[in-house]
Amino acid sequence: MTEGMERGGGIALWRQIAEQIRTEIATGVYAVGDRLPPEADLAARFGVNRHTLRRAMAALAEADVVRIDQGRGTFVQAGRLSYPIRRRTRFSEIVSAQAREPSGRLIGHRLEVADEAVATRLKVAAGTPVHRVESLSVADGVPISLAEHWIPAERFPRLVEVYAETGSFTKVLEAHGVTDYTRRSTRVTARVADALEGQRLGLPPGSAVLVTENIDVDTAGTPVQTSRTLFAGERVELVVEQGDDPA
Amino acid sequence: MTEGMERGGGIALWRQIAEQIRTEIATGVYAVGDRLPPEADLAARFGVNRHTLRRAMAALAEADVVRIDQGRGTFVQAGRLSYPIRRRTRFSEIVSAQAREPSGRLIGHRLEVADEAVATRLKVAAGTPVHRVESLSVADGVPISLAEHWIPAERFPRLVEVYAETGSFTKVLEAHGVTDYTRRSTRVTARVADALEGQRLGLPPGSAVLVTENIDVDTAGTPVQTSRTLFAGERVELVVEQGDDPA
DNA sequence: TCAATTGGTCTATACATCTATACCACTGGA
DNA sequence: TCCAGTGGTATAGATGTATAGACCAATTGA
Repeated sequence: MTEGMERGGGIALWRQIAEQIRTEIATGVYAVGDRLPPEADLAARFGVNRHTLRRAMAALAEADVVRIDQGRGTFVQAGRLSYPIRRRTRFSEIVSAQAREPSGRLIGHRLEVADEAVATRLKVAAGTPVHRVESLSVADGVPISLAEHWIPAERFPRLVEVYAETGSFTKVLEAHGVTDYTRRSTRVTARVADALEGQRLGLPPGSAVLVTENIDVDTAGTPVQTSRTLFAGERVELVVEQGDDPA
Repeated sequence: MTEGMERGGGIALWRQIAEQIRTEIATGVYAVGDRLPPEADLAARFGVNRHTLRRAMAALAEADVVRIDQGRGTFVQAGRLSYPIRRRTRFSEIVSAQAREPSGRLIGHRLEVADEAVATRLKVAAGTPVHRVESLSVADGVPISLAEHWIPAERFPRLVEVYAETGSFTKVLEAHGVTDYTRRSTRVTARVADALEGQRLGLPPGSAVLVTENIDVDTAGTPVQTSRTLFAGERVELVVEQGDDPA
């Protein structure tokens, strides 16, 4: 075989090939919209039968990484980002799994006191100091979501500096001893973005956004953050997977 | 299935199970020397047939992660030998400190004249007679390293007989009045072992070895030996401790 | 010595993976 | 309109993976 595919090692060739192509897309060997080489060429390159290569392509198409057009070719897809709603939800993992490059940006931060709604969600007394953070999540340079987070200030004093360094909420929580967290609940609605929101998400006026409200809890069940997130409707689809504990 | 094994996903169950158990050993769920649960129990835990579980175990045994004893059980095998690179380096001390049984074996000896490279390292004139000794170091019966040593012949005439008696280079040097020696320098590279080297180290073809070149000096700073040592990559990790005089 | 426990081997079956070959369907351009 | 290039489908066989059940062999302790 032309490339370093491992046979009989317990990992199917089609999966190894799919991983390889995913990586090449993620690292820019093939850009969004590019046509991949014909199946026959790719099969020759990996030293496998065309059926095996097609199995790999089918997996990539299933994950919306590529789009297959009979007679035309196979193209790198830039379709809507599929955003699964699960108990374990990590923006960076979700984006990476779809062969795109995640990043995060802090837009604003203010220390305020929790109003009734936020306090209830965080299970603290109204008036408790909380961080209010606005952040923008980006995939391949395209804004995906705009979020407002509320986080108990006493428990996470170093929020701003860690987020600024890493661009990751997971890292912020880790830095304060929260090794794992899960989503307790998610509510989804939709509306039209206002001017400021549209501008931040890079959307034309009048664009629809998905609005989610959710609560993350640590392993002990204590809320660690609640947030309201706006997703650009034309770039994202939220996927609720049944069979997972809905909580 | 009792655990989160993925079926039909292109990764064989036996491989997923092997990975899982490997992780549990690495994270201390099972310690070195522990007996793993019986195959029937593990098969039940992972929700697979015992044959499948055994395939996973065979892979772990092949990689020396576990040792399988019929009638007794399956035991966590000793991890990689940690080989610190320090000024004072004594194979027997290092191995003993890790509760393993050291031994050494002389493979070959020849009296030859120093070529340019060896002469430079030993600070003698090119053409000076030197012992060239090949030795194998073993811990708990498992080959760890294969070394070529070059030693000035005039200063250490009784090298072969003393080494054959004691299996220790330290003793050889002592017998010639060198009460102490230290390492002056160590260079480390890596490559694939050739057939003979692999056979002597008991490694499968294509295995990686660490290659170190070093010089030992006596208390006066005079080189007493230089050597090139091959370590079995899968059985040893070299540890460079910072803060020590690197020389 | 015996019985329980543990790993080792064998046979048979089902399904997944991979190969080989052939032919069909769609697209775009000559 | 035709044809070269592309993906889509079908069939058959070889090999890898997983299951099921039965029985053998070594170890250990009663």
